[in-house]
Amino acid sequence: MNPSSILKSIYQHPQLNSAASEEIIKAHKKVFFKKGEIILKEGQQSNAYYCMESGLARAFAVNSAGKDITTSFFSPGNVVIEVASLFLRVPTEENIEAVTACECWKIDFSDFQALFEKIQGFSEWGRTWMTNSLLENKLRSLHMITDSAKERYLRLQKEQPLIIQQAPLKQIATYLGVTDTSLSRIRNEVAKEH
Amino acid sequence: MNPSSILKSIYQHPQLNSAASEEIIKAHKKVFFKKGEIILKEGQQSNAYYCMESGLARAFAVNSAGKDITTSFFSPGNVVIEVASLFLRVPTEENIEAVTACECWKIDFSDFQALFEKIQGFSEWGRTWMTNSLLENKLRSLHMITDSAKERYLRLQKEQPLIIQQAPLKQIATYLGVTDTSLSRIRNEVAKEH
DNA sequence: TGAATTTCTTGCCCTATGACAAGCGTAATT
DNA sequence: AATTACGCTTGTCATAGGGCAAGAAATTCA
Repeated sequence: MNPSSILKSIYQHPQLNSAASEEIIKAHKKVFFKKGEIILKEGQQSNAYYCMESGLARAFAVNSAGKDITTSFFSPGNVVIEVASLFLRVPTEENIEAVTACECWKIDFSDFQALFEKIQGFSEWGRTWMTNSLLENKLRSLHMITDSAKERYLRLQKEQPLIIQQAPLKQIATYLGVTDTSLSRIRNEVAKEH
Repeated sequence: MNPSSILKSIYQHPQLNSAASEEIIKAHKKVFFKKGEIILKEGQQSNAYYCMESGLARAFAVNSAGKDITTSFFSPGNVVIEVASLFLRVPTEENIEAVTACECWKIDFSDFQALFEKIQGFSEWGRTWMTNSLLENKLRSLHMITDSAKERYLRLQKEQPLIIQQAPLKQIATYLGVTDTSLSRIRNEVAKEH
């Protein structure tokens, strides 16, 4: 199976030459998930991560009241991963689920770890990836504080329109930190304004 | 100047032996900041990070309305760092400020980078540190969504009492995502309940 | 196809929190 | 001591968004 341009773009980095990124890419295998399929379940230990080729997935946490809160969405070009469980080698407290049918490139932790130590520049690649994740997360917290529900919705619509189109309202609502009722009203209001 | 036990504990990691951590620690120099002093200013590029020995610092972002929002606090044992600017080599969009007088161990990026490539296991140390930061940030977003203002205050009080004691109310308020007025009322209410 | 189930919308009312403004205590400045 | 400044509290009122429940619409399944 040929590696896709998406997979190549994920491993694009100033400190990874083409031989290195090719070797990394070779360690990935194509896998598929059906709509609704659980990719990682709370309590399990994560032993791999996935590069998203097509489809949409989400991570969610279940709070004490049994309510599920979407904590992130994974679109094509994103790395589908539960960082804490994978790198700290502990059971995950989150779930990852395929929102639509997904096509992914899987790499096992043991293969990743071997390449991480072997390949010059792979740790810098990882550091850059982590840095960007951290940045995104910080922005998410910040917007949660400074922006209204409507502003958060509009930002998501602008920056990640595919999520709005593909995920059910309830999942988007918990991701934005509002109830589904409120999001429905916001959506209505936005539609009225054209 | 002798490295402190705090500094040693920061560089404690299964994949760093004592010779390695000692070499890393040697690259740090003691620096002091006065109360209110700016450690990193928006627009600058970060070229170092600091291990907090004593005192309290905070990072804050200034939004378009000119309002400052505390995005994190740094206590003894924490690493005072603006990850995005330091690792992506870009100007920072955040400020870091000493809330009280601070005593820190500084390491320059160039020294860090040289050790990162030289020392076996240092990249795993960094990955673990990043993983924990990411985890903390995700929890912060999650609690912002699931918990009430009062619950967020009580959690901070329980988990980081020094912040409550040392930082002015307004800074804590923006960190928790409430107005200073509301936080004052919450505090009053909590005091009444003993 | 029709029944069952899930998802989304809407109405009504309520509560937590925000906006603004005034007051108060403490500490530094003269 | 009076003055200013700062940080915190409190009052009044306004409002975004939540809780709950009834439908409507869409999807799934038998």
